[in-house]
Amino acid sequence: MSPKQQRGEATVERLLTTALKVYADSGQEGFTVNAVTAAGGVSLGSLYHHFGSFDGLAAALYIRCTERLCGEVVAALGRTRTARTGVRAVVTSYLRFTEEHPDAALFIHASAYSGRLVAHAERIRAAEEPLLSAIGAWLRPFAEAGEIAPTPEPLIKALVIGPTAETARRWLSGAHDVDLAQAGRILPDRIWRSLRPE
Amino acid sequence: MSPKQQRGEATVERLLTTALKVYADSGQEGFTVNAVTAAGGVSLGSLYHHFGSFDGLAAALYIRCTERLCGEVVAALGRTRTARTGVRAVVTSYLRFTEEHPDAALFIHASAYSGRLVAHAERIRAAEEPLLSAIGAWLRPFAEAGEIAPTPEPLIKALVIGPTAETARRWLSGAHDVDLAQAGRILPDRIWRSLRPE
DNA sequence: TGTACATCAGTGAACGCGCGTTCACTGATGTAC
DNA sequence: TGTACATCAGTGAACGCGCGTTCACTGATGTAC
Repeated sequence: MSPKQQRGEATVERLLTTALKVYADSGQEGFTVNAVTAAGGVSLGSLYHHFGSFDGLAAALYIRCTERLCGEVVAALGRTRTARTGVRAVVTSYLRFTEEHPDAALFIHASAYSGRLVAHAERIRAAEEPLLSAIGAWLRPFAEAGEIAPTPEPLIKALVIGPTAETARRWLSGAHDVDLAQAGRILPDRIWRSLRPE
Repeated sequence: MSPKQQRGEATVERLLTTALKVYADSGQEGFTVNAVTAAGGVSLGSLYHHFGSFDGLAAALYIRCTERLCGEVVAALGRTRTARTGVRAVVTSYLRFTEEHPDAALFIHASAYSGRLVAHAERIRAAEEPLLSAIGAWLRPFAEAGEIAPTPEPLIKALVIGPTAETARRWLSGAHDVDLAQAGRILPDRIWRSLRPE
């Protein structure tokens, strides 16, 4: 699957980069094999040689974007020691990633219901799982120690990621009534209030 | 645009209902003109007579679903008198709608980045605007009276809708680790803690 | 009440287009002796 | 160090399919006199 020559790696890299750019520029309906190969100056056969199908390329791109986002969040989490600062780290690193890599963030959000990734669902889950469970594992001790009010884990995640992702989505849609830096200052404290015991 | 004969209305209704069912059954990639007309027992020409294009049908369906969801939320909000119970009303009515009309809820979430609605963005904004601003207008007096901690309006919305929509999405994706009734009991209070003054 | 007529609603064969995909091929790279 | 060979990488014309859309037409409905 992965290339065995240097120029192969370069082509894979170029295809992924170009694909993200094409998506950012033209949206879902302009995101086609021909558009990507033309924009990247790569032949159709080359794309199929490396990714097997166009959906295969989309899946690889989604996995790469998700690993980068989750990687930054997990890394930021690793630098903290308390539940409160951990929540702040998740929120601010998520918003910072959105601001620094809006194309990748947009592609992640948009892929949720695109139907392109259905055939590769298993590979995708396998790539997401370690990162998501790392966040879960980080939180658990604090929940058990009573530093977070007893709450089912999916709802904890919803309370933390929900407002963060909602803000990111709104900013990505081009709304000018939201400022990610300001959100990064205000949201963590508010979210923390919703988690801590009374 | 809207039908001038009874049977016309019936056909429009049947097309919208069938389209939602086709989407729920086959997802984005199975959502095509031919699939919808075949499933509804309606001719292609008839669809074009009423909606002008397939994207026109998608836009009409999106508007209908959104009006129903927002309508229920606004109605629930109208039955409350305090900021705290208002938040509870928004969260529980949103989750109840999701549980009672999962197809409609899914279509709303999935349409965000589908690209089908781009051409009808203006019509859609016009349909959404009164409902969204009704929620904003309801909240404002409480924010001004200091019953909600001073917060930019988009962030208030993110704090309320974020965890709610995140939970709904997770449930719609078929995850079995989340229970909407339980979420409806736990989330409103937690969200309220994130909004009220210290 | 009956008839003529305009409009609305519905039909379905046919069309063109662009999508994803294939494949026979050439060229580049790395390795073995 | 040179040469032969296997494998990897890249090419692009060609293909079939199904998509959204059109259009000339028939039938149903409602209205005017």
